[in-house]
Amino acid sequence: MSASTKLSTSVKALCFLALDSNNPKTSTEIAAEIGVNASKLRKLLSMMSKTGIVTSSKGTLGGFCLNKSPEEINLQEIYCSVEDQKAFHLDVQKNVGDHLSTPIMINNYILDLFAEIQVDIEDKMRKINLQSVIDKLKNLTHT
Amino acid sequence: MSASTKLSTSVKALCFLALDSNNPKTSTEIAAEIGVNASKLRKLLSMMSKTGIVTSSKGTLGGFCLNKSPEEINLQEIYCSVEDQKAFHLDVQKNVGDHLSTPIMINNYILDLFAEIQVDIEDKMRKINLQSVIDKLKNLTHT
DNA sequence: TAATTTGTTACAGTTTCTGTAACAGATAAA
DNA sequence: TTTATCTGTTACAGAAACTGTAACAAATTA
Repeated sequence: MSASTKLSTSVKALCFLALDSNNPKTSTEIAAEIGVNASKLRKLLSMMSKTGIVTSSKGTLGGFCLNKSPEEINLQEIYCSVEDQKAFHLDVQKNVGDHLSTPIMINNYILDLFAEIQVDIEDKMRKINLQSVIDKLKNLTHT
Repeated sequence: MSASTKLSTSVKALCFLALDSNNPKTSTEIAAEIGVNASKLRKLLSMMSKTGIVTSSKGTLGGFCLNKSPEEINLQEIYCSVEDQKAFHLDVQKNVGDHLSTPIMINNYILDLFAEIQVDIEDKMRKINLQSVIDKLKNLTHT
C-alpha cells in the first residue's frame, strides 16, 4: 500500500469516526463504508491508536473511536502514524570509499536536499487538520 | 532504482561531464568514475539527451557532453528527465461509484494536496542549478 | 571493413507487494 | 463460567516490481 493510499484510507476512516464519536465502530463497519479490507484497515487503525489518534477496545461493543477532536488531528501526524518511511524517500545509494570523494559528497548533498524537502512537506501537512477536511467536503456536497 | 538514487547518479554524471565539456565521455568512463553499471547509466543519459541536458554521439570518439552550461541546468529538469513518476507519488487508489460519495471526494482532496506538494518540491529543485552544486562541493573540499 | 558506442530489449533471480485467512488474546454480555 | 465478539498480529501463496547483467541492432568514425 503506497504512502498516499495509506493516508487517504486513514483520512476516510477518521472522517467516518468523526460522524459519531460516542459509539465505537468496528473495523468491519468502517471497512465496508470505505471499501477496503478489514484486516488491512485494522493495521492502519492500530498504528493510529499507538500514536494516540484513536482509541481501540476489544470484545463485544468494542471498536475504534477518535481520541481527539477533529481540530486537533492534523495530516502530518496521520501520515507519520501509518507510514514509517519518509514522504520523500531518502534512499540514495551509499557509496563506499573516501568521505571527501566527489560521488559521496554529492550523495550527502542530495540527502540534505531531500531532508529539507521532507521538512517542507511535513510543515504543509501539519497545517491541515481533519476538521478542515470535513468542512471542505461539506461545502462540496452543498454546492 | 529509486527516484532519489536516479537523481543522485545523474548529478554525479553531470558533474563529471562538467569537468571537461569539450571531449565526449563514454558511458563506460563515467560509470567507472561514479561506480554504477554502464548500461543503467546509458539509460539515464539517454533520457537526459531527449530533454536537451546532454548531447550524445555514437561510434568511435562518441559519448556524452553537457548541452548547456552548468548554470543553466537545474535539479528539477534533471529529476523530471530521469523520473517519469512524480516526486510525491499520486497513486491514491481510485474508488468506483458516485462522484460525490465521501470516499471519492477524500481521494480527490488528497490528490489535490499531493499535487500542491509536488509543485512546491519542483519549485525548490528548480532553484538549484548544477553550478551551485559544483561550487558547494569545491568549498567542502577546500575546508 | 572493422571497431566503437549509444539505445534498447530481454531475461532470470530476487525481492517486495497484495489480499486473504487464521488465530491468540482481550473483553463484555448472557 | 461460557459464549460471542473484536482487535492485533502472523502467515502464506500468488502477483508484481525490481536488479543486474548480457546482448545486439543501429549509427558512426577510423
